[in-house]
Amino acid sequence: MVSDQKYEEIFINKLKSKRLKVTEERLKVLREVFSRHDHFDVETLVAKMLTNHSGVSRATVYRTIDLLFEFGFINKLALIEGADRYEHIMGHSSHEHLICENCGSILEVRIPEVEKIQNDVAIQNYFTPTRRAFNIYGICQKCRTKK
Amino acid sequence: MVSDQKYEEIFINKLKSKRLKVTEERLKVLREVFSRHDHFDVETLVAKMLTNHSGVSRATVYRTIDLLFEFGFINKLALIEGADRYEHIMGHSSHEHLICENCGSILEVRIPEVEKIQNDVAIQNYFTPTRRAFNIYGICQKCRTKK
DNA sequence: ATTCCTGCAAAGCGTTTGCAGTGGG
DNA sequence: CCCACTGCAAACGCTTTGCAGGAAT
Repeated sequence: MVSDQKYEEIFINKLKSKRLKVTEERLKVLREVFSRHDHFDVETLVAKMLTNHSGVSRATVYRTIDLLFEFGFINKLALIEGADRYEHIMGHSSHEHLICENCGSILEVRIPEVEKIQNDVAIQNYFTPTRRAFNIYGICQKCRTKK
Repeated sequence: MVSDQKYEEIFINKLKSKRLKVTEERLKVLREVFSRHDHFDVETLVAKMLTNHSGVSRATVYRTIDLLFEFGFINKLALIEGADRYEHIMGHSSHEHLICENCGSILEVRIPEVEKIQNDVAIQNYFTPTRRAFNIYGICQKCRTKK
């Protein structure tokens, strides 16, 4: 298992390799992020860093979070860009989505096992499910062949 | 398979049973939603209905979409409320989330089969996955027993 | 007659951006 | 010495809301 320290090193190397600057602000955001073990939103971080007198501004926190996400240091719990997206359910059995990060296209796929998995997991955790979202993000065939 | 017509009836009955009013505006939004077969956002609907001269306002479209979602006529592609939520990846193998719609708590669960499913589906669809989000929404044990 | 619904415009909230000054490479 | 980075505040995009008039029951 990789330690906190280690991540700081990796982060610094990543910045250097991209010719980005290693600033105290970026390191402070990194440390704050890795000190948390919950599913945080950016405003929570901002609030913490302001009361901390860490001297890191809202804008920098947002910019650094984007960076950490690009670098793969953090995950987003749900990653549809922009506005909420909907679909009607008429004649639509439940299904999963393949979402292209390049062109934004959405392919629907049906994975029958998922229903069972959802139910099994719910039972094991005393959870009553009402719905789910299973989205796989990546690059679609069209975008891959174009490059 | 249930037809368009049928959904209009079901919608009307649902409204009546909740003592909500059956208005032309609501029906227009319903029809517009069911006429689409893509993953739309609300502004797209609004734009369409304004150029249509359907006379339905932005506010009513948003309000009706909420209603349709509550009634289960439409799905949201990703349904985390409010701001984007993140988690760091330190010592965190990939995992799924059980999200309580009542108290907002998030439970992490590890479902090993999901990795394989993701890869199989990707291969079948010539898709190169980079990440995924598998969220199950419902009511957690605490909230269920409290009621 | 009552209540719910509507359109409008303003406000709300999370996030992004232009700018001028600052500091790391 | 450059160019990237920062803080600030204003702008942004999507969504919600208060209000006063209007329509459904």
